[in-house]
Amino acid sequence: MAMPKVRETYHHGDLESALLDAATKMVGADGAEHLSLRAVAAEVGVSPSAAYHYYQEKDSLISCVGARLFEELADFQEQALLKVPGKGARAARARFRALGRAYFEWASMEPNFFRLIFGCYCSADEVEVEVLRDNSRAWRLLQTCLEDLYRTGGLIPALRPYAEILTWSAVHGATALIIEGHLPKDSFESLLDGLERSLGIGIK
Amino acid sequence: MAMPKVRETYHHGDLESALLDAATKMVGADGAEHLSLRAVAAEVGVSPSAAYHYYQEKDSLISCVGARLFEELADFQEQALLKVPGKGARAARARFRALGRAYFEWASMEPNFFRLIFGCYCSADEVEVEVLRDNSRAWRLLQTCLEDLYRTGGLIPALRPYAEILTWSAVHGATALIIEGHLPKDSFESLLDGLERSLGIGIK
DNA sequence: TGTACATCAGTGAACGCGCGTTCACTGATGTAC
DNA sequence: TGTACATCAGTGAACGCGCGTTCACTGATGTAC
Repeated sequence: MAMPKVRETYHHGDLESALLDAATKMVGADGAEHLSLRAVAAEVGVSPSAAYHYYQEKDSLISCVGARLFEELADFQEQALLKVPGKGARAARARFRALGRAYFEWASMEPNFFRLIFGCYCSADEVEVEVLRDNSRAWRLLQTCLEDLYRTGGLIPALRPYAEILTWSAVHGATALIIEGHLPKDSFESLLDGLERSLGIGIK
Repeated sequence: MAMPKVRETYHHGDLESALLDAATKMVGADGAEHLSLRAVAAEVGVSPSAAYHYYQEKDSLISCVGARLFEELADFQEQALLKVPGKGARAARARFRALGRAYFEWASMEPNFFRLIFGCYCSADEVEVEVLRDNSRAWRLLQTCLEDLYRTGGLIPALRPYAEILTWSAVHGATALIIEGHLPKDSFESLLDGLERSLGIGIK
């Protein structure tokens, strides 16, 4: 743990987001379940009680970290999609893979981020949770991607209604299992291969 | 929390397994990350230090709980399979569904059990983890089941090599997402439907 | 059958720790006049 | 331009808590003779 910072000014200036940044960083390093408000405050160079001007309780802070990470995952996936432009079946298929890989890579880079937003967030049962299907940008990215595949004939029509749930579940499941050490890393590419073949993606 | 028990004898008799039982129960109720050795000892009616005669540290105890739960999941799945005897394609397909449902039901009944064995087990990074593919009974059950399907012609041959990873990932992913509130409960049956259709299971 | 003794299961007090949260406060800021 | 004052961001000490683990101990047990 680094030495707590020392400020020059009495007022911090932007403590709210400094706390959020520090908390995010520390969640990445140690996991949300080990996050301590006192440690976050110390990291920012502020007394423990200062945090309470911005977050009602520890869980509010963690909640905010979660919300931000959810957006970051969607950003990351969007960036991945942008690298694969094009309107044809080939491009649609490449975007499908890019989307899945982005999910896995994001989670692999920072497993504790993944665990916070998708795992049992242990110390806070009340962290509000989005129902993916209804609210999330990431889900909509997947929807669009599958719709593209369907339009370009790269997806077995009878499977279209199941495509989102199948894809998300499989990609999520493989990611989680790999991250927790239950499956070897290279399983992910197999999973993607299998998923594509089973959905009839890219098979002419 | 119930009152700690009072023993009649000085020696407990079977403290090791009593601690394991209590710990398991308490993991179910509160989650592994909230388990405290002191509380387990109190539940059993023993002083906190007594536990150290059987478990080197708190994490050893939790590790044992995890190992037991892994077996219990496999038992539960085996029980489910026994209800669907038969050698034909129909039976094989029914077993496939039974296996998936058992996984989901077991996890739904005790989410904290599922979280312990598959989730970030937060406070103990050292809890030894099995690689499913190599060591686990549950994985072998799935293998056998898929082999049956394949033999009876109820599984698209080209997908056979991907069947385990696809199935386990999809079933695991859907289960985790539902348990954590990211998908509605009824998604699971859709997932199974989609999975069967995409693998060509039971389609003539 | 009786006794000495080794064994070891379980005790209880203590260690040092870090935590979330509260509270009365003080220091800096900027605005109204 | 200067001053009074309201505002509120940040302080620091304290609260009460439960935790994992250690340690010297004591009580029960069973075995060897």
